[in-house]
Amino acid sequence: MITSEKIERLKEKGHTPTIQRMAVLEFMEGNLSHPSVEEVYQGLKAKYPSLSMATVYATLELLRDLGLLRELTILRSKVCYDSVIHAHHHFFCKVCGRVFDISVDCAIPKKDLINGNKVDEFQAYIYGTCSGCLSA
Amino acid sequence: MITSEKIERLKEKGHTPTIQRMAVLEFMEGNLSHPSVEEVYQGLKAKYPSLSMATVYATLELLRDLGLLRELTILRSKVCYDSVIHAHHHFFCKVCGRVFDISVDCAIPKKDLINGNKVDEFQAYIYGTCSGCLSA
DNA sequence: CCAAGATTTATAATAATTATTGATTAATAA
DNA sequence: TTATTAATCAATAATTATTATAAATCTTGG
Repeated sequence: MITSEKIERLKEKGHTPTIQRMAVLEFMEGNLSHPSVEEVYQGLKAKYPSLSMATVYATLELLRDLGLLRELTILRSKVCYDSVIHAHHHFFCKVCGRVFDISVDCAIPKKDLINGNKVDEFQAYIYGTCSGCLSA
Repeated sequence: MITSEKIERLKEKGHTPTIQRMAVLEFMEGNLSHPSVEEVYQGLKAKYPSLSMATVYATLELLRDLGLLRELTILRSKVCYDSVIHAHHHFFCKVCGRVFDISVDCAIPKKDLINGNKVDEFQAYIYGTCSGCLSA
């Protein structure tokens, strides 16, 4: 989904496309580094000096609620975000600390029922050592 | 795995089976409620009044590192633990806030390589509404 | 333009986690 | 057993992440 479509989604749901929200969307667009709230804030404050952390928190949560971002709780005490919405999973390298996207077949259905429980979202986290750190 | 085997694992790795560690192990043994650090502490302080949160944190992390407990980061800003080690996944109900064990077939292998990355652990989190809350 | 409501900012408050340090306890060797 | 050393624990302080609040600012429809 490109940014303009995301702006439409915002408007549809009655949220104004403010400069701050556009900035966060643009920052996240195509960003594969799975930034934390702090990292989003740091990445934007040079261009938007008046931006506050509270706004970054609120914006990321709003975008998550609208389904425009995925929220990852891979790490203890540190949430991060992903702009890639389509089904994929995450690999966390215990050595370098990076989060990689990974494609793995998994039979768990999306938006369906499992044992009578309604599934909204599915996240698979794989913890280990990445190929780069293995060879180093 | 029964507690006596877990005690052996502790000793093998050079850690003393202290009263505090035994207390945490016993508390977690067969506990399917996925307690948080705070809940483990609250569950033990009546019997062990001198126990401190720092010890509970350290003990849970040690047991996790030894593979005797699983650490779940299902929730933003709240870690919880599971004494059930064998492969299974977790369902988090957004309505009642409870965490349920769930058995789902998933092709992701354990202790193996994926795309050249070494897999230590795999966690699948399913978010949604549980059957109980659906019918209510 | 003006009013109503939404949003942002700045800051304070809260909650979770981590670090530190001295005291206590356990393990080991004489 | 006792002395020595290392490991562990408890209490507290410090840090970090997150949430709440209230005033200022912006947006939008009339």
